[in-house]
Amino acid sequence: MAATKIRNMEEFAAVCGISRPTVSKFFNDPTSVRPSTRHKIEAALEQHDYRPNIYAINQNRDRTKTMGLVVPNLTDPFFAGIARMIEGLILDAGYNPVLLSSHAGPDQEIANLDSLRDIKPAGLLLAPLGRASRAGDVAAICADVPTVLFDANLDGVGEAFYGSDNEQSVRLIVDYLCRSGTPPAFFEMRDPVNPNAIRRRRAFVSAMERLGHAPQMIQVDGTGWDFEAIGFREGTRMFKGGEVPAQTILCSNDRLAIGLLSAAYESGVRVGIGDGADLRIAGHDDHPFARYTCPSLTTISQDYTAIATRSVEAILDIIEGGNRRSDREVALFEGHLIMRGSA
Amino acid sequence: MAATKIRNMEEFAAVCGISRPTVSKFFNDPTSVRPSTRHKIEAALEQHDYRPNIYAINQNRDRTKTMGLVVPNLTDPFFAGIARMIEGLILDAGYNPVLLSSHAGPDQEIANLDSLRDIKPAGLLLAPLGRASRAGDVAAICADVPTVLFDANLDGVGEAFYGSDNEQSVRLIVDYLCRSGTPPAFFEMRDPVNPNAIRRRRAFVSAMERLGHAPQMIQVDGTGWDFEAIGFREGTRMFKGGEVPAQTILCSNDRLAIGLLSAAYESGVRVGIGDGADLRIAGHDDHPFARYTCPSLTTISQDYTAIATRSVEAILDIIEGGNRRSDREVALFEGHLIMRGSA
DNA sequence: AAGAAATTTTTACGCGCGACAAATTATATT
DNA sequence: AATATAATTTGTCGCGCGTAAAAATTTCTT
Repeated sequence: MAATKIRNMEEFAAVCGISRPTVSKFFNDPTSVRPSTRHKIEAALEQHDYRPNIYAINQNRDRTKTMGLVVPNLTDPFFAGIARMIEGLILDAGYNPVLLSSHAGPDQEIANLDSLRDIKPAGLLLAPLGRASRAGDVAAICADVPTVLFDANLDGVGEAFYGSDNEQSVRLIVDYLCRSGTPPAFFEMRDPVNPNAIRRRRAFVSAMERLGHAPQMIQVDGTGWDFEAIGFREGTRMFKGGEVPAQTILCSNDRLAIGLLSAAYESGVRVGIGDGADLRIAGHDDHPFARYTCPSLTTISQDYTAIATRSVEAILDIIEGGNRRSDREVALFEGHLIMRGSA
Repeated sequence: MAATKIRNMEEFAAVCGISRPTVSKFFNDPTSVRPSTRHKIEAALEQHDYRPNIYAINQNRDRTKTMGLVVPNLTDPFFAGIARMIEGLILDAGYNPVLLSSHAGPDQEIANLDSLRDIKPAGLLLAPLGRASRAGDVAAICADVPTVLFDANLDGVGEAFYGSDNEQSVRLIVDYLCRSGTPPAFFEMRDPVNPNAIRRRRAFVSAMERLGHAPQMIQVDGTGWDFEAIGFREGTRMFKGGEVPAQTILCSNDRLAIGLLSAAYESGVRVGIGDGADLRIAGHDDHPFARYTCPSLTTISQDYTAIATRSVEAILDIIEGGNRRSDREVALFEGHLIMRGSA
């Protein structure tokens, strides 16, 4: 490898036999220099593993080549998955993703945005906590940097929002459930923090009314993001109480459904669509484990790919195209019905 | 808020009525300046939201106040959880964690380490992929920065390794299974990438022999990290084939067990410890979802807290205490038996 | 109150790189 | 071969901050 240790671009330019400004140009865009000099630099690069000091590079930049990516909770496989997808797209676009998790905490969310601000990112992709977010503070920080929201909307924050069409997806699964059996009751937390949960509740009511059914709600206590535990605890209470208010239950999300399925199993309630089944359960989101519940969970798969792709496209368009949205763009993508064994 | 926009420390020092070098000292250690001047600065800070340019700060530093944290796969809730715990500990110590996931890819792992090197972190906490890692390249990069490995060991890399005592934990659960029923067969991938999987295999063999049983292995095909799918696919094959080779199965990890449980359910095999049960299944790791499988999964919980705490303590000791380990330290923590319904 | 000790101010330099202008090549066109 | 054009070199500045040394000031001791 290196006989001599290269300390800076000056020294590296020397061993290349090229001037420093030209080397600087090369690192900013290898195609911007003549092929012959490019080869010289690349050859030297293999000998001396020199890398520009990224702090010096960015010191005088207003915006860097990094892209902030904030999700509410990396412990949730849903967000881990979409974060990974978005990371890939950001890399493909030549930016460096910086992924931060808010750990379900509003203060952590602000801290994340704060520390990102220090990094001077080219743009920001933010899946906010939702109702729990300190919306004013979030808005203040995001005002300084091109921002696109996804998954959960926050009024007026960012230049675009991409998420799921809960109205459509809930109607889709309600229609299916009504068509194939008894009308569902809606199992949810009484006071959810996630705006999607609120939308799904409304969507459920209107989908049921549209079909001429009275919307029946099962609203359970519980706070925080430990949805499986809440679903399990409240499901157990419900099943042991003997009063199961419906033969079909649609959960506000898969994680509640996973807990509920577990409670049903332990309570001896047979879930499924077969003859011997007592209860049908469906979810929403197509959680990675939904395939492996017992029985496997009928659910709605959100169009992660579309949300991720569109979000990245938008932020790039704003940054590189200079197309700051005059009016905030909102696009909702349709979910798909995933029919499995539970409903 | 700010009437005037502060552009740099010079201007901020001016509005404080204090000289720039003193302000600089303040930001490096607020207690290093006289209380009266400290109050002046803090008062000004509330008026003008100035923040030092982190690129300028770090430009001349050999090591920064950031700490690299690399895990093999954030999509796996196990790593998401431990990463979160470690992040908290790093923050408490006054460092800035930078979390990267290798996405189960050796090249990504190297890319992560490479990009961390650019950041000049004070230290590095690395959970390597294991056998899939490009060990030579990893070692080369880690040689330049204080490094502590956790979860999976890589010979000679880093100054310390902290993980689970697979020998102990597997013996613990094997003893339990043998004590409470028929001896288990070991369900695993034929050619696992994770070094812990290899250790568990060996531990299973020796634990069984110690009890005078012939160790029976169920080694299935499959590559990659999609363990649930592999467990489900191979479990289904096994159950449908009619030949279930044992009445008790110990899986190499919970994610395989989750897939296997699902396969059993769908194949009509009754899992559990009750009278009507055909099969017992146990896992290893206490996956967040293990509580909610049907039946709930008997497993081993790794001592995440100890691993996380010890890893962070070690890296801090190396960095701040200057105590580079003369001989590489290795500590393994005991697992605990989590008895649930499946075995 | 005088002297000692601690803190702050002043002054000045350097870090590694981006960026610019002017001068000097090297390459492409005719 | 002469000219036009593109690429490179040279030189020079500035970014925002850390840091060091010497001078000035404040605070603490006794």
